[in-house]
Order: sequence, then C-alpha cells, then structure tokens
Amino acid sequence: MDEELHERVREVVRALPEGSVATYGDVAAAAGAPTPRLVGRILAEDGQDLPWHRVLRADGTPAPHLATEQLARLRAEGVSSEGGRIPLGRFRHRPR
DNA sequence: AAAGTGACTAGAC
DNA sequence: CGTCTAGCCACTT
Repeated sequence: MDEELHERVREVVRALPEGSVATYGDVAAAAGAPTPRLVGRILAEDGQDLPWHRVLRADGTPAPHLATEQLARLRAEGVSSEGGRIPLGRFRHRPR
C-alpha cells in the first residue's frame, strides 16, 4: 500500500495553521497525491487525529455528511462560514 | 474481468 | 445561483 502517501497527506494536513483552510486539491498537490479523491479516502481512514476539518472542497463547501461538524469546528477557530460555505478567498491557505 | 462507489474537480449550460 | 458530464484513482462486488 502507499504508506508514504498516507504519511505525506497526514503531515500536510497536520501542518495546516489554525484559522485557515485548504482544498482537497491543495493537499493532494502538496502531498503528491495523484488525485484529490485519494486525499478524501485517506482522511476517512487515517484522519481521526488530524485537523481534517480544515480541508474543504474546491468551492468552499465541506462534504455533505460532515458539513455540520466541520462548519462548527471551523467556526470555533474563527473561520466564518456564510450559509454553509467558507469564503476561500479569505481563509484559504496553500500548503507547500 | 466489468461495474459500482466515494471526505473530488473543472467545464458546459 | 443551479444541475449534469466526464475524468479521476484505489477499492469492493
């Protein structure tokens, strides 16, 4: 299995600063994942100890089944969600 | 082996 | 704003 990829993804997500967010695409690019889908899969499997709530979809909306929890957590960090959506232009952070 | 699935995305309308 | 299509990749049926 791609243990390396898992580790890289975890590290990137772990490094996301509080009060900022990144898209699955950003994480995928930073971690070298072949497709953003894999990032979601990896987080579902191995993201329980990470700030996964700082990872959003490209349009600033979280995945449907997580939306409630995710938006609540972000709000608690000072990330203002407007109508279930995060203004990426303001909070987005691109990991290296 | 073929088809379905999902924490995704970009483009077309 | 919204819905639909087509790619995408690893995994499960």
